[in-house]
Amino acid sequence: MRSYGQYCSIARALDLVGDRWTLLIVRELLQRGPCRFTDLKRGLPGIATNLLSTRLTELTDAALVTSDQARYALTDDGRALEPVLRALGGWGLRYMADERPNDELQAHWLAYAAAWFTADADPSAPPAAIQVVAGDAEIVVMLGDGQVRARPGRADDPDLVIEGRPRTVMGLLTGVIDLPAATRLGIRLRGRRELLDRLG
Amino acid sequence: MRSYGQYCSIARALDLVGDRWTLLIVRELLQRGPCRFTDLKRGLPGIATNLLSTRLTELTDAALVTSDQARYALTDDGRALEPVLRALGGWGLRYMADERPNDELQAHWLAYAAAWFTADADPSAPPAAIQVVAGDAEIVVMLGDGQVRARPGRADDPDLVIEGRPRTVMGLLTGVIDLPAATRLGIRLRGRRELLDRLG
DNA sequence: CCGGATCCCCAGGGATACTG
DNA sequence: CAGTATCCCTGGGGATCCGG
Repeated sequence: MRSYGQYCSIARALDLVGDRWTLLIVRELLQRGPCRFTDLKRGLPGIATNLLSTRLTELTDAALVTSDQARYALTDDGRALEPVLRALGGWGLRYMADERPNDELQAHWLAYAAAWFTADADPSAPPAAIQVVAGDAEIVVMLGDGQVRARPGRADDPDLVIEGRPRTVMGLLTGVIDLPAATRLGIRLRGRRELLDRLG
Repeated sequence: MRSYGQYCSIARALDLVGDRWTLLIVRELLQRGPCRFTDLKRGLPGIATNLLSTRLTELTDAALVTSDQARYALTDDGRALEPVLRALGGWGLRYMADERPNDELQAHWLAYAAAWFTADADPSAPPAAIQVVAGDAEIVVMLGDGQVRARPGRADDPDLVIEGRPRTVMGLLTGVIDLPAATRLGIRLRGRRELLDRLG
């Protein structure tokens, strides 16, 4: 990328990660951990292979990514971008209620959203598991020790099951939509609904 | 900008503000408050006038900016990007020690850096003023009430004067460089040096 | 001088085919 | 699987022009 030529830390950050696709590649590496070219490509629907290749060498040259036998991983400087992605994703939540039927949804995106943008409002309460189903995307949200963890997949015996359309589920989880509204939008709950209040 | 087509709040955020120059325009509007086309252009050296014009209409269409009689201002959604710029600028600080002689420096960039990336470590101490001089850029940093404020310009009777090259001054202010190193790099101090410790 | 609009040119991005 | 190579096209950079 062409430098902005400004002695400003925002401009310098954008010199490094302001190119198209770059921050999304960092997102994938943050969520998945070290992974291969093809894994990245699958997690970035729409990217051209030459672009992914170019970006990875740029990120490697900038010392934000290392590659070892075709496995790419973030360096400490690269991992330090997490607060940036959190801030950006937190800001973007307000637009997740829009309908865009053609948008792709991958389960691990839903997982990081649940983990990053919710909190356990009752840290002393016993652990609990919530099964979330939004179309093809299924994740398990685990509450406990004041932490919210999430992973793609199914739980054996969840305390609560939330099922509905992606935007409704996302809105309910992140608090953008309240329960009555979510119900009107067709969400289905089975189990201990009070766990929703615990997701502060 | 072409949409990433992903149901992910980071991707949706980048759909809106991921284009070249867009976040820097938001930076200018955040720091300066409402201003005119020409003010923005001066604060964004290197931008083409047609691009600035295009970006402003895009931002207006996205309801992040309003324009009223040729004065542009952020909306609430636009102002909500401040944490994103803080995170990005905070991350970028680590690259500010690089020499890039051709980079432009404007005083208000130094001012927001001082205000955003430092803190008053001794909130109960009486107010104090630091005059910072880095090349042509002169700012006043004001400590008091646990806040750090900064503005371009000169102070009448500063408690401390810091003078040096931009990267040295920036590094010292933000704590990336310590005082002995800054001294070796030619920084000049006059007045109450202990105020530097107060900039936690 | 301010606030753009227009034009031309080139670099960067997108889609696909191909190779070790 | 892990990329390169190629072609095409859009979007950005830079200069100039124009109405108020």
